[in-house]
Amino acid sequence: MIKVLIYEDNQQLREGLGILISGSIGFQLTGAFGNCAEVEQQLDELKPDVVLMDIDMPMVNGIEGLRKIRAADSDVRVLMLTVFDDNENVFEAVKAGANGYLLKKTPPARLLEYIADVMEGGAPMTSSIATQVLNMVKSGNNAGTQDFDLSAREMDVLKLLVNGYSYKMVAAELFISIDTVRSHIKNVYEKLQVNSKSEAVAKALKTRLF
Amino acid sequence: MIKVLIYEDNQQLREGLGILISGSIGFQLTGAFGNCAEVEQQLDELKPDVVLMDIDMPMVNGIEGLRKIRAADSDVRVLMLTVFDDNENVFEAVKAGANGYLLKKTPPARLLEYIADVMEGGAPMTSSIATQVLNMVKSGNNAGTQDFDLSAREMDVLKLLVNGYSYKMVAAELFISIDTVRSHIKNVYEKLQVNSKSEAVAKALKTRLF
DNA sequence: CCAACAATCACACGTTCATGGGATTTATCT
DNA sequence: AGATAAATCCCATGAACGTGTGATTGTTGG
Repeated sequence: MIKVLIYEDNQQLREGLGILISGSIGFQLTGAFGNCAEVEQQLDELKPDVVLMDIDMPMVNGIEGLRKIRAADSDVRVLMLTVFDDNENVFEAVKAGANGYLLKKTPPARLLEYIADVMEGGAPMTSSIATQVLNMVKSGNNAGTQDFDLSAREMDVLKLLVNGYSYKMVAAELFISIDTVRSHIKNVYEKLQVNSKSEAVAKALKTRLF
Repeated sequence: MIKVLIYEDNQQLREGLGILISGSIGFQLTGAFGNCAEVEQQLDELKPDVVLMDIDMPMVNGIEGLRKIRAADSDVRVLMLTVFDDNENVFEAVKAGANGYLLKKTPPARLLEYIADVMEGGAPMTSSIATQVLNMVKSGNNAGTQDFDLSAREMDVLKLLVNGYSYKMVAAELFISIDTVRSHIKNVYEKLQVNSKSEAVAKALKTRLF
């Protein structure tokens, strides 16, 4: 039994979706709202497996809603619904951690398949949207950095480490003693929560710190 | 009328696909081959709209075939077929310019839809594959992959290093002695042209080796 | 069959790193 | 003025790493 929560501002569509979900075996509707201003607590109370989220909603739009969900550290699966296969929204939604992205014109039977799909870890997409995602991959868009609150000097040191410098080389490069380098690095390790040079390098690169 | 060209080494599947295509209205089979050693001239002669390309083929594998197609500056649409939703292949295929990526277990009726889809500029993907593509976008994968010709074992070791393992931990994880780990790492360093763990980690991440 | 390579293990030496203690100076915020 | 944080430096110890020089086994391709 897959528990589904719906956010869709258009009343007719919301009810239509609701009926589709609750009327299908294997699916259960746990709620349907016209806006996602209170996603957090609704998630908490209703504990859905999958959220259907309309992108174009008043007050808090769907992508904001998605961000709130991910910020709440929920691992619920989120399927975005939209009328247009609009480039910017697709990009934003993917970055924000959407699990799938469907056009509203998706036929009901397909929609149910897709919901089941997303439950199993799939990422159903309307193919026109997949096209855009492929282009993103090919042309290399991205962002999403974390902030570890490193001081300027700590950054200097870390950058050099990432470029393969030893402590001694860092010291020479920055005209400071090797003990100062040690000191900075110790602090960096604490802030990044690592305890080796290579872990620090990996974390810096993975989170695109520079 | 959509003209389809098939590359599939398994004879049975090739014939099955051929019958499906030629027996469906709106579709026309222009050819079916067991290898794509001569894609260029076959494309030139047969002028298909869509190519179905198996990834796992002897001689010239599907991705190589795809590259040859793109190198020939053809704008034919290419749908990759594969048994596994294997990460590396998806990435390579996307980079090489595939228009879609399907699992072979896709039911025939769907396959036809997908072919029509790709004709209209869509990028049909099995959803398990779409998941991987989304991850690529999120983690910003892109161009510039180099090949350092690491052995499988060397890859294993390097992956663990990237994840912050010490030599000792790698040895424990792979059930080999720490000296063996050293040995592998020494070879990795030579191939990557580095001489420290953190440089190796940096290079692996920067060149998106995995 | 032989060459080449991959994977495994061993030992030894010196270097680099991680971490634990400190300390001083300067700038900023309250 | 006192607190806080950043940047600098010092010392000492043990663990981790880098490199050299081996050796054995199994697989693969010519």
